[in-house]
Amino acid sequence: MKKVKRTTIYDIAAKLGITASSVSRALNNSSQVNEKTRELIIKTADELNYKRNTLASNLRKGHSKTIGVVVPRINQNFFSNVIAGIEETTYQKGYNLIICQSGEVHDKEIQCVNTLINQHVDCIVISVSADSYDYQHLQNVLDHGIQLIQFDRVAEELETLKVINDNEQASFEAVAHMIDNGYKRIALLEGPQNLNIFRQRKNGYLRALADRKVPIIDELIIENAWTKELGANATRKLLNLPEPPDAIFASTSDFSALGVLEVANAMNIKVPSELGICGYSNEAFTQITSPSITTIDQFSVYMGNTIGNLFFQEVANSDVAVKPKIISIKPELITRGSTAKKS
Amino acid sequence: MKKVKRTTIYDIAAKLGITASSVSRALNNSSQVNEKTRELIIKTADELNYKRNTLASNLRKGHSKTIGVVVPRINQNFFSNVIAGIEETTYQKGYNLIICQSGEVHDKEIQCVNTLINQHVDCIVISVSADSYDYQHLQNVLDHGIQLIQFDRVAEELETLKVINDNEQASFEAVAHMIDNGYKRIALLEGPQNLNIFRQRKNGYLRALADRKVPIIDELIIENAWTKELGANATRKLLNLPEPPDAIFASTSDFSALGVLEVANAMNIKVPSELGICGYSNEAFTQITSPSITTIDQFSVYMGNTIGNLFFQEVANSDVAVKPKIISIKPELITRGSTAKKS
DNA sequence: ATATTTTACGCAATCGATTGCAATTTTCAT
DNA sequence: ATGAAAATTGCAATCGATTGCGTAAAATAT
Repeated sequence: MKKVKRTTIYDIAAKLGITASSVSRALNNSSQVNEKTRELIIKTADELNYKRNTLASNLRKGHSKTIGVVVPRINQNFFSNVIAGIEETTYQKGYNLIICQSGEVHDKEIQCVNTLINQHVDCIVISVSADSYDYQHLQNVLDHGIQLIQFDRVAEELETLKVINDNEQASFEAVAHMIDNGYKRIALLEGPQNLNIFRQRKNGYLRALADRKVPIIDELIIENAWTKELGANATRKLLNLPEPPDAIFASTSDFSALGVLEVANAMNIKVPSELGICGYSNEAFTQITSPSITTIDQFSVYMGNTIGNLFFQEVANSDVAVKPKIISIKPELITRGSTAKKS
Repeated sequence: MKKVKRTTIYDIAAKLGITASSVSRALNNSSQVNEKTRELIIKTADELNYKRNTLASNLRKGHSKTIGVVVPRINQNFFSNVIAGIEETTYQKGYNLIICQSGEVHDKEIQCVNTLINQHVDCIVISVSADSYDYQHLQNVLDHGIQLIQFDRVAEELETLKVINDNEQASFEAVAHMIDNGYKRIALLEGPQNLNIFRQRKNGYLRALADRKVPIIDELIIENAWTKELGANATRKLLNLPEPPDAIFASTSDFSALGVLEVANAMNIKVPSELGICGYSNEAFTQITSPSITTIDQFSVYMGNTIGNLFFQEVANSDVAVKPKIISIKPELITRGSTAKKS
């Protein structure tokens, strides 16, 4: 691109025969500049199509008015909703978002975080990748005096600001609901247990069974059935058991639940009468399958808003050291056709 | 957050009794530094947990290694995919993405663009909002010497880099396919005609009718049936016509097509035998409805990659003025159950 | 050993905006 | 009209990294 010399406050100052100081003050609504000269300055700034150089301004001011966001995948429904929510609340306060995706890879996540530190972002918002094993890089963020807000998938041992869903309770309610609807052998498709969210969902499942005095059967708990394909595989395995389950809680995702449904259909097993299904996330498609799929809504956009607000709240009293705080959002069980054993 | 004095190249220089110049050069792999001192510098930089201040660096260098992206909604499938695609290809070259959403509002779009200009981004990637009526703000981007890449929804009159889908051809193929499958009265749900993409889709529809010698019937063309609800409304109206259509091409989106399907089901009209349906975008849910919905895949992630590559290609020969260039990606018709009138 | 290149490093200006302090001008009270 | 207070504006340093130019030191040639 051809190089264009952009107009600076010096250009404006020169044209008016004053100093850059005044121009800067005028443009920043400082009270120590005469109203007439301010108007003049603003007018010429406009004429010259002046645009403030945020880089220079931020360098001088020592912050960037920028928030870095690191998620496994931008184009995953939950995350894109959270990001949209963050953008909503931060944009109106003049903050910008720099987005990176870790692709679920630990090393890339570290790279992303370092890039953001270099960029002097004021805050890093992160949901850790599935294969993250240590959190040195997050500690490093804190050491650089940068706000750190973890959400959804969090490193629990790290004392930071966190915005999470109450996965345990949501799972409890989902499983309790299935039991109350008459299902007796409920299988669990679980996700990678190094992620807190999947541990919590499993705990909710176990607690519901215990609470309703339903025995825990190990062979009904399938590890790592994360995607639609893995969910389908797990389902085939489960339904071919001597004593197959009469319900499956796909705690990993709705995609997994969809895999379950498709296998059930293929095997000609009636849903919900012979097999109950519950997913997780309230993806758009869950309400248009037949039967529609019971699932759990995470209020993802709202979660994003919450993250944004939390940031501003903490920035406000920024002189004191931030004390770790956890905001837990209660997800909602959406009961639909797939778990309606008894009407 | 407590203020942390971050280590600078001066700190490193001071500790080693040399100048910042050498530190800078060492850290930038300049050949004019002794190999031993370079190692020493890198070692101490590491010890002091030094992170380059990108703001300062960029200010000096006159660019930001940052690309701004403006889309109507981040959490809309198509856009989040494109963004993911852009991130994929730009991240590995050390570029960061600043994301803004216009929310389909012209004024917000202008604000976003201005913010990005202030940020000194090296490029702005944009898909204009539905209610954009003039493009002064985009011209302004060019005037500031910033690369501008429009994608999908573009202002045609502006001569910039563009990455688009061949909507006309895709629509042509979709409608031709329906005609060839035996549908005779094909309705069109069209989107806001100020957006090029919807104009093109309409043109494809018209061309297919002409090509197959099917008469154009005005009352079968419904304006602004963009969402699921609007699609449903339009469908009710269409199906209550004295001579109702036997197929509906929801050129606006798959959501609209879903609205069509639901109304048809509610009115007990058989799809595809009594009514054919075709959507647009290949949303995930289209393959799990019953019947599954014929639609058009836009290769959105690939589109993002293309945008990224285009940027680098143009940055490479950056001294010459960029000449406008249009890259057109051919979408693919995905034929499914909803248009299978004749087997 | 001396002259000539190379190599390595320092000096100081620069990118553009901000801001504490000083200097000047204006305003106002007496 | 005069001194003091208040309002404006200017000066110059600063944020942290980069880089052209100059010089000292080391390497090589004669």
